[in-house]
Amino acid sequence: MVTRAASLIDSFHPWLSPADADLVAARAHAAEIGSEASGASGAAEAQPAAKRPRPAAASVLPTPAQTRSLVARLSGNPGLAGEVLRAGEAYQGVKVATSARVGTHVFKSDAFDSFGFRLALWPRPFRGDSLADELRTFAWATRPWHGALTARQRERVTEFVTTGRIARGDLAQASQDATARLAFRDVHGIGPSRAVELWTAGFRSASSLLALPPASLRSLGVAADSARALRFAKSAFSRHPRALIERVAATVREQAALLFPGIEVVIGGSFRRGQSTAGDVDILLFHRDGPCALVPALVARLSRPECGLLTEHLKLPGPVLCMDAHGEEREFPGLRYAGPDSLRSEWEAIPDAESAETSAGEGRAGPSLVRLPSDEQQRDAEAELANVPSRPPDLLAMATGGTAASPLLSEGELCPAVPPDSPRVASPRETARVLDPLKRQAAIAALLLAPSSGNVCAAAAAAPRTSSSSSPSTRISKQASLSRSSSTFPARHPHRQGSSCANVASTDALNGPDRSTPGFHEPQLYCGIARLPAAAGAPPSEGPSYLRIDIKSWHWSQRGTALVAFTGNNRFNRALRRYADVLGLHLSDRAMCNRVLQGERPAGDRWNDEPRVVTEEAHVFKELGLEFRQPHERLVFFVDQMHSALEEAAGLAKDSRQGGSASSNSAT
DNA sequence: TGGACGGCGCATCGAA
DNA sequence: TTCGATGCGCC
DNA sequence: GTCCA
Repeated sequence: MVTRAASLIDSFHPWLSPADADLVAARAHAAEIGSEASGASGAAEAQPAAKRPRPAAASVLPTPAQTRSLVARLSGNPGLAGEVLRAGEAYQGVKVATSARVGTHVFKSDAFDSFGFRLALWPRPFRGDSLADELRTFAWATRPWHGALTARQRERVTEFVTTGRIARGDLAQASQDATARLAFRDVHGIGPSRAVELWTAGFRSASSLLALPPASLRSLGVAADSARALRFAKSAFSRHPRALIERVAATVREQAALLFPGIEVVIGGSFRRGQSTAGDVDILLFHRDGPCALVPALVARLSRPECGLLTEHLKLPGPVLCMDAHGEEREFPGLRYAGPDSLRSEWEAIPDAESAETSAGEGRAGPSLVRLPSDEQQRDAEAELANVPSRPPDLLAMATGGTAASPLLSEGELCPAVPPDSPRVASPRETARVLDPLKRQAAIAALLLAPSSGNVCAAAAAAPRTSSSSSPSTRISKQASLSRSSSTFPARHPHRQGSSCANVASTDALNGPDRSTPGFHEPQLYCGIARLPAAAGAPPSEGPSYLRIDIKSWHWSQRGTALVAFTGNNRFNRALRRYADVLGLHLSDRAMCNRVLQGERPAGDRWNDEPRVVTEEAHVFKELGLEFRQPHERLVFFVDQMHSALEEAAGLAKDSRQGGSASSNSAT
């Protein structure tokens, strides 16, 4: 069983110098056996920042280069990190039953996971004699938006340092729910809930389900896709070396190029981040001319006997709503299974897939092809991007009530005055973060200035108040955003010409039943199993490899956001989205746009704003005012541009504390 | 004390 | 048959 | 579980 700690360690491999490799191997071993003994001393000398004088906590925030260096040297506390990560993993499967509801400890699990991840990336060992100091440094560097650990986190670190264990984690690990989860975790589609059901029914492993007939599996609640995945639980749901991933991708690339000349095929996920192994193959498809339904046709082709790459389908892309050459909306093909209860890989493309394949294969722009954005629109987008100053937004100024420097979020555009009694439905979070510029600044201050709430109050108070905070006087102007339509996704507007074909959103997935509302391009997602014959010259004992494979396509105008989202890692994405949220933006794999409050948008519309054309990853970073990070730099979730602001903010906070109340340092 | 904690799509199931 | 809730998946 | 309003 590959533990979370081991896979984390694997993640760092590409950056290790030979000298560090041994250190990491030793730590990996230490992490596996839950011992911290072998790692601690090495980290202290190997870690460059440790040698720097550290006059104030904030000044140890690493530069990007240092961050990479820190990451490469892994954790100074591998045992602790492993323990916390295991606890998080275990809690994933633990049911919680309160009087109000039954569910799993998702947030608890997430809290452990997030904490463990930060620990795993922190090079300095925690030791009893300087624990408080180390924890403060750790908190400032890895949780810059708050700057302090929670009391529980401090407790757990202390517990581990003194006892070598975290009792809470052990408890969760030992629970039956967690054990059940562990037993079935390699089966696609069996999560915490079904794992517990199966365990209760007496099953103890995935292989014990293999012999069951389909009907029995169904009655046990094992979904059809899980049943199909069962056979591959061992081989497909483990990690694979890059070379194997590349072989699979080569086949996909070859077939995709035959089918859609000019197509761009990117291997995403951990592969793209440079890891030495990957859990699955992530294929991202983009076409400058924007074919609507790349995935079904490609999957169809890859599944043919003569290609034989795809042997099993787990999740299929549904039909997409498109406009054809005559401007008529129609469903464009997805895939569906054939044979009602078949557990075999019988399937068929919904008929249109064949015609699409044919027309595309002939090199003609068939009805499935769109040309969005137009060259002109693309140029506009590029031009607008070029006009955006590359200077990051002055977060400190924003935090302390100065000018908001975010190039796309000027106050006049975002927050025109509006009668305070205008009807509106907004969550408290939306109200606090987005509605009122002053509140927004306070929210940013809360992210930046941490360690005590007093600082946040001080920063918020520093901004001139013009209205009661309970009746926000401003809102996002939809009109203002519409006026920038040259840079926004064009499908929403009927001004596109002639033969263009818009792949519009499944708006019922987005927000409501009206699928005809033009909106966003609907990405297509496919999950399946790829079979790769043993390499030529391999010993006959070596059978074929089975790998999990995902194939996804987006509209060209979504290329940037899609690349960022499916390069990851997970925590980096969440940090980025959180950051975008604070700036009043919405970020996902399919769109980046201004957030609009519920009451300000038509019923059923989730965002009600024009997503920007984001064809390059750099656009995402630039529009957020962040420095571009290469894929391999996206493991950690420091937001670099926050660092200088943080250092200054820490200075300010320190000053204000010295002048004001003697607030205790919450990081200790 | 109540809401948020990432954002999205597909499969399944049961209620309407 | 449709629709919402739930479970699970992806990064 | 934790944070915030």
